[in-house]
Amino acid sequence: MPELPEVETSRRGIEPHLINQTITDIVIRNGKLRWPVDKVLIQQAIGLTINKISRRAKYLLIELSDWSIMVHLGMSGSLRVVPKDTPPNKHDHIDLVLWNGLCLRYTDPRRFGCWLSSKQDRATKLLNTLGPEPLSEAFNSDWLFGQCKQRQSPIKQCIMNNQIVVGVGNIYATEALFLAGIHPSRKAASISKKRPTKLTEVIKAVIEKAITQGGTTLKDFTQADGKPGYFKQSLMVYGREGKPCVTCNKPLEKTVLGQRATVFCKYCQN
DNA sequence: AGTCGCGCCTGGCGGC
DNA sequence: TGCCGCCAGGCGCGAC
Repeated sequence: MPELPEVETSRRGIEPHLINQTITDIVIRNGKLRWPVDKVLIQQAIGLTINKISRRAKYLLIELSDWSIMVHLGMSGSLRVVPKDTPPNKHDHIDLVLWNGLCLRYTDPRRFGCWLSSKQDRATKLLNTLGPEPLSEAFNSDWLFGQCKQRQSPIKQCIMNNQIVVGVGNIYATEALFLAGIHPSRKAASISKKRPTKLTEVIKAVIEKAITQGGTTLKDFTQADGKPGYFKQSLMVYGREGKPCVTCNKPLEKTVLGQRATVFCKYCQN
């Protein structure tokens, strides 16, 4: 489900309830996630206090004094803060129970997400291979052009590549390419020098706007308070194949790139 | 080193 | 109503 704006929306929603709270229990109902949850390592957080909730790429970091719990929401995961006695539903796999009577509840029907301890080698390896944050200075047109100029793959694959820029998934990649007027199948190496400027601008803009609107709810994404995100109404192309282009009114087309649905306007994007 | 395609899962939807 | 195939917001990994 979540791309960076949805993860950031979750972070902002849960942090006020969690900060400075002591963890009194961690209930793992189903630890068969993307990687098996290391119960022993994760439950070492019981009795510790949460200093802050931060985010790197699409990972949420529940920061304790010496280490963190690293949570990824995968395709269908979400986090909500509920009273600790709320009966769990079928896909509520993990509860982080807090001293204040609330609990952070992790729901993930498809179980593509993960809960790792920052002490696990896998966790450090995952974090170490990430490229720049899209909203950071480090992600700029020089960087993007440098990354593109040798690559034969379609530009869409590049902006979805975590080593080039993190957090841009299928929705926002599709939207950004429309806004930049670049055809998603265009070979990255054929991008002329000034187009990365436009592309970095629109990636930043689309991510920022989606964050202010609480992310995109397609099906079941909810903010921490259970409300949907409102960016869906701003989508220009994603999920609109066959419908008129908002610019030229001709029908939008669909193709598949890297096994992901890709919608574009063949007249406005080249 | 870059690129490709697989597979991890469940659920919802459209077609028959 | 029921079954079946297809599709879905991610992403690491092994194979070339």
